[in-house]
Amino acid sequence: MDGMVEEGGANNNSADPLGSSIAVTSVQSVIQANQQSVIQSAQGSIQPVLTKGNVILVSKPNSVIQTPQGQLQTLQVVVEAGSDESLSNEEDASTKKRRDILSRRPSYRKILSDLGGTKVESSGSDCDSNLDSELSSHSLPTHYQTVIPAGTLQLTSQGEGIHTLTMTNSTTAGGTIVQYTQGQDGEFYVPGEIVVTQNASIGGNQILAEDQARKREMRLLKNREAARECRRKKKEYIKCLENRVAVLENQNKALIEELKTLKELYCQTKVE
DNA sequence: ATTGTCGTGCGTCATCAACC
DNA sequence: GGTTGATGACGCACGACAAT
Repeated sequence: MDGMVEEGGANNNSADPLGSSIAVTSVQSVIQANQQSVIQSAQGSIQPVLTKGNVILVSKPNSVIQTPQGQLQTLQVVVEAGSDESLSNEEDASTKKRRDILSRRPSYRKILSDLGGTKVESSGSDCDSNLDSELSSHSLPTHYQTVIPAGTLQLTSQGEGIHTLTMTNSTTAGGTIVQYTQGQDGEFYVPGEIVVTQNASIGGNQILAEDQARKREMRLLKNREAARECRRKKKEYIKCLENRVAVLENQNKALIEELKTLKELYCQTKVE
């Protein structure tokens, strides 16, 4: 039974190193090649539904792999008989179905929490993002805020905390007044709606455009942050997998050695 | 010193699932 | 149905490194 059940995925698609298109949602064991483990379930031996390359698919959920060291490693398997196209060799699956499978892969946060291993923190210690602490430390309101680069606007102070920005540009002859509170890094956090004083030449379209631009800017900012966090979690996840591989490789070696010794012992006693 | 290659990180877009 | 967070994919920039 050579093969490897990949964590969070057991596909052979090298283009997807994280194993997105798989039926196994949460596999808490890595079976190394050449390891002669006994696979048992609570009801008896697991009946492999399919061995597809180095992928093992079993039909009984919550089956366990029992090693000679008595370690039980839980498999959570969601292969439904006859329902999963991963059981088919045909490549006629539609893009939609492919996406369905791909999207079923749980997030790194969930995978890691399922592993019971490294806890995924929202802001890692190695996070070099100023924006992380920026967003978290400022307790931003739920509505949008606009970050305006400092130095481009004229400002007048109206007392503590509250200031008035006067934006003078070609389209706003009368200027645009923005109320804001100044952040620590010279950035201006504009809460909620921008207070705009306008003359008659400014139509609602411009306000709409500004609002859309503001929303887009905010969306990009959040997505930038999300992408950064996602990459951090991905790296952590891969590191976790590599650690598990190393540990299990050692276990595998030890078991092979033990088996070898026992075989020799058995042969000796048989000769005598 | 210059150039080509490779690995890595980042920003953005598209898409999906979950939520309201 | 709109919003939001998560994530894959893509392109770009940059540094390291070897070859010339």
